[in-house]
Amino acid sequence: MADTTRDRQREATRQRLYEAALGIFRRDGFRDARVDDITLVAGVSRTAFYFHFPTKEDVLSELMRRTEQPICDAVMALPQDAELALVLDTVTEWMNRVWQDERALIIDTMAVGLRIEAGSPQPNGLRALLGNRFARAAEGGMLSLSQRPEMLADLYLLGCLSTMVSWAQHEGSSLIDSLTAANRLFLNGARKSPN
Amino acid sequence: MADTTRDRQREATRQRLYEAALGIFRRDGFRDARVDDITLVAGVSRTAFYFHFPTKEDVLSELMRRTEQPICDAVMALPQDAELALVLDTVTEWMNRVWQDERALIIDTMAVGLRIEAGSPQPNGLRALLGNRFARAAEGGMLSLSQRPEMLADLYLLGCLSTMVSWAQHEGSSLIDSLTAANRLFLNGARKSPN
DNA sequence: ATTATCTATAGATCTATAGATAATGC
DNA sequence: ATTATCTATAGATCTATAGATAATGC
Repeated sequence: MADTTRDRQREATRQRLYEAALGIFRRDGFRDARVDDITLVAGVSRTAFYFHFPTKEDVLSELMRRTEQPICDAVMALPQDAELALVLDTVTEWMNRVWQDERALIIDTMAVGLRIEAGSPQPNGLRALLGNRFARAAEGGMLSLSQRPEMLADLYLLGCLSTMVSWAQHEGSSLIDSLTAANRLFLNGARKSPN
Repeated sequence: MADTTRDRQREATRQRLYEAALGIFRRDGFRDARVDDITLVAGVSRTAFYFHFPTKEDVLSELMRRTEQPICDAVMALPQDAELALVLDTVTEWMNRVWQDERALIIDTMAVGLRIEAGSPQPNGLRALLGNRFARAAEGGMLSLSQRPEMLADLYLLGCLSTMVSWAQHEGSSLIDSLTAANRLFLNGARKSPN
């Protein structure tokens, strides 16, 4: 399990392919991107791509995972009893940071994300983290749990996804404003109402 | 523009291809579906498929449009001053009707829908219809318009989409219950609050 | 010697387009 | 005669896999 020459070589190649692929995706669009162009940039043979990534979609799947990581870290850094509003604002602040300059890849990444997460939900991903936070907030009486907490987490995260997709097509508005508005709408809607 | 023999022939072929494609998608999954298998079932040559549908995705795009139509009709049948809650319940009732028995195709259809609608929003589609309803509700003081009405319509519809995707993976619960819960959450969140 | 990483190659599948056929409109 | 629909074919791109090379562990 040591970090051998071979390990470093493999990761270096993989990283080159990863970056080359994102570059070609940005240039040609995900759909029209050719694996030949990717491997040309990365300086490896065509089939080396498939050794590292079963399909083009797996590159976006990795982008999804990589961008999710700092968000998970930020949420985990919050105290367990943090206000739910703070948790959600933290999530959106990081989403904004990660995605605001990646407009061209948002829709395809989200579309791929739909399928990937659908197939194999990450046990320690953002969904699970938020599910826990929602469950705690419900215990504390801050949240009306009309659905199972994991499903509410899905609804919230896919709502963020929706907001980003919607933002990606409507020019003009800033992403963080849209995400914040979606947060308020969600919190307002999910909050335990007085009546 | 008469309904000529040629027109009927073309539409018949197109319809056979459409149904054959959905059948193969259900059997093999969208991704692994082969055009050869589709045209074999439809009884036409391989390239006839591409004459009618530029890509496999266009079949799902058509499914999206076809399923949207009855929902639009149902909404348009409501009086202009109908309660927003009634409008949204009508939407979800029809979504449930259309999609509850099509679980296998939901995620891919929605993923395609993301890209299609992103590219060319339908002027008379559900988005536009709901945008109008939201704008009217805001005029009537029933809705707090934190965002432009079209964007709110996006957020709502993509929320429905999210709910269906989430439902498609969590076995057990009924679709209409999930959609109704999402409706309440949205309405509760978007309603003009007393404070 | 064995294994992991990458390359070369063959076959499968898709995409672009030239061509055939039959319906259409003049 | 012209055009729309569909077929046949060629070339592009992807996918599966056999093989080469060099690092690894014994």
